[in-house]
Amino acid sequence: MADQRQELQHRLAQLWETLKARGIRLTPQRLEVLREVVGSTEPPDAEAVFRGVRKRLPDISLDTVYRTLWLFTDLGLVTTLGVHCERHRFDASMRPHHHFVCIRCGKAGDFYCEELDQLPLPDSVRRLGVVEKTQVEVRGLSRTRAGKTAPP
Amino acid sequence: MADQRQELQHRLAQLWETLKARGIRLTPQRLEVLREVVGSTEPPDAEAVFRGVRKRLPDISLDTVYRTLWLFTDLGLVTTLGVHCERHRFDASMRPHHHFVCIRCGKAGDFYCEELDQLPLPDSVRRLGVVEKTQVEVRGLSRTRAGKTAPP
DNA sequence: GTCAATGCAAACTCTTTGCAATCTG
DNA sequence: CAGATTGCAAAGAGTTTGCATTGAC
Repeated sequence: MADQRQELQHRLAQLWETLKARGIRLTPQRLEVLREVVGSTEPPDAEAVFRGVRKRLPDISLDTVYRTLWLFTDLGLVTTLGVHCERHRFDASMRPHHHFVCIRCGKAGDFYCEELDQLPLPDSVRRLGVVEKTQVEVRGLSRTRAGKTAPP
Repeated sequence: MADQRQELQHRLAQLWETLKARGIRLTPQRLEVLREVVGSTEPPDAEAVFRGVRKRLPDISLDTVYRTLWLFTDLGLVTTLGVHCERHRFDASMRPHHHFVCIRCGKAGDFYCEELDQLPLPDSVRRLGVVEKTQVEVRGLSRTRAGKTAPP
């Protein structure tokens, strides 16, 4: 308990140093957003971060939370969960399959691999819930994108 | 080439029968949306389906495409790609990790499993692009959700 | 003091909904 | 013919942006 708290403090301080080292201005908003994301037990959305931070910084605005989260994402301090999802994608493939998603253009493609269809899951998953389906998600640069310098 | 076309036709006919068997009304819009999703080489978003279908059915509206796609999803004829993403989720976890996402409430949690961190990927992936990161995505009913009957 | 960062409000995108007109079975 | 389905337009989420003000260095 106290251990975990200490560890969080430590990680926070470490990330804070990273920001400083990269010449990013250290504002109270950024500190609190960082604290909120690092301290969350499950990956929060912007609204959840906003609610959390507002307890300590009542005047923070939602758009600052967004800007800060994307800043941290760009810096590689946090990642976004799942497919970088601007919109829903629909898939009519019936065979068990897996996804490749381009980190640059968002294009997605299916691939098939029987070895990946039945992955052995750890017990920790069972603590989270009842498994219905397992898929592998690969992120990378799609073939048309790799080697090019500018986004679409 | 012709084979593939035949196969698509066959799957389409099969799905069409499924709809009929389940007492779903067969409208031209539904047929064309289905054709579009089944025929797509990569999982399309609603807008892409809309654009495709409109070539054949110039008067179809985007909201019908949405309604139809979600109908097919409910019927289990198509699936949605990635985390069922209503909003972005931010994750400050640095260790390689994997995701559990609840199909009912959308809540997501991380889990850790070293065996899953370095999955052997098939050659077919390399044809899609340059891999940067691989994660396993488990979908199911989260613990708080399992056993309950009604959505939130 | 300078320039980046913030808060506000308005804009924007994707998606859903209410409703009258239209089709399917 | 009855009721489901459609198209339209308008509303609704979530997210982004322009701009004057504030604050970090």
